[in-house]
Amino acid sequence: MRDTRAELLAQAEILVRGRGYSGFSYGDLAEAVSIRKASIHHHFRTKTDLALALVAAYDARYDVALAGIMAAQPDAASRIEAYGRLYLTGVEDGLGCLCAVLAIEMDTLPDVLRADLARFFDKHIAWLERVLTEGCADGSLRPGLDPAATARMVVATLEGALLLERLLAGSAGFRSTLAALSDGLRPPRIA
Amino acid sequence: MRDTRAELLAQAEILVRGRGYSGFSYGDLAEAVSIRKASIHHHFRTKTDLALALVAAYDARYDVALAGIMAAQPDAASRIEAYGRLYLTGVEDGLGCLCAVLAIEMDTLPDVLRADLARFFDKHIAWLERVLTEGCADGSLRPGLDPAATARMVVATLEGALLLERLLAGSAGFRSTLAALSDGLRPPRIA
DNA sequence: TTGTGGCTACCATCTAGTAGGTAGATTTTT
DNA sequence: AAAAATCTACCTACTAGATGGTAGCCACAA
Repeated sequence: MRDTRAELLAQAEILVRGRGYSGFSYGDLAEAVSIRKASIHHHFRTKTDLALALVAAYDARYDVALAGIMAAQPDAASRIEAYGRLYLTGVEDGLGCLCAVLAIEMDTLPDVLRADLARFFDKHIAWLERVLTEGCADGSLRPGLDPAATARMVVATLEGALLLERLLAGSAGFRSTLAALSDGLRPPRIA
Repeated sequence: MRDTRAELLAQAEILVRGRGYSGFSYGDLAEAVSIRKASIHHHFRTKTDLALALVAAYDARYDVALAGIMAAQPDAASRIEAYGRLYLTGVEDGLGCLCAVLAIEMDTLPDVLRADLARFFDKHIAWLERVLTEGCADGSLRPGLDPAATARMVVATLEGALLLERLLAGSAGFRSTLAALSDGLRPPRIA
């Protein structure tokens, strides 16, 4: 038995991340999943409902990933790098960040959706702020670094790099940015 | 005598930067400029023609701005900061970067347009790389920093910050990211 | 027998784009 | 200088196709 709802979410995510929210239609999605356009409405009454479900699923996946990083990585510096690598699959698959794509079209989005997007990013920033604060304390990151500001900067850099390198140099470009980012966070070498 | 073509470009830019490329229509634009939809086709035969003109005008404005920074700012560190401040008006006006918006919808864009976008970003990266190389030499930036990688990172950070802070904390958030970015580029304090 | 998950057929509205016309300015020809 | 031709910038009216969404029907499983 196939899980149509899950397939719809998976294909819709690919479509949105590649073409933007207004850039994909129920028609496209129907074709991708091989059911009729009207049948999609059975699973997601409106396009907004679909978008909300998309963000919720995406957000949940990130929750798992962030918890995994906390468990697998010992220190702040490697946690930040592991966080950065999360974005890498997007570049490799030629897909932007779902929430970045939606954020771009902000002005056309319903308020609920916009609020969910803000929550998504705020959560990442808060997580990074905690990691960065630890990193300053344990010496794996440059002391005197502002955790709140740097957390915002890290998310911005990775979102920006995904956006850019999908268009430009692909994963090589992304890795290069990731290296430059880590460089700026490391404690200064006493050479 | 009013310059309808210029008004079309100005209003179209606002629409695209706020709602995405597929998110705005000739109908919207016609209303914004108070002429009939069909009349727009007189100035821009197709939507792609309009997008190309939009990018060309945007790119030209940045050329002027970059030249201005070279003339007005004495050292690399202040040039980078001035470059960062260029993005600030976007945050303040609640408008994303035109080329970032278009890049998000990459998969739907005609090849010509995609090539123009790549050229836009490559130009910025090349400019920054030059400035960064100078900065390493004259000591206003952290020595040993990789100019090519850092240039990509700077553009990524600013594009990402514009995207994020338009949704989140506005210009305060953006300034905070800008400060964290500069911090990472500065030579280490010998406290 | 009730709910699930599809379907066909439809709807109003919007989409980019076309056809063809008009009023006025500019340019060319006489 | 007058007349003719052309160009500019807009218009109304239209097209074909896409858009999100609705109504109602059917098969099947619990």
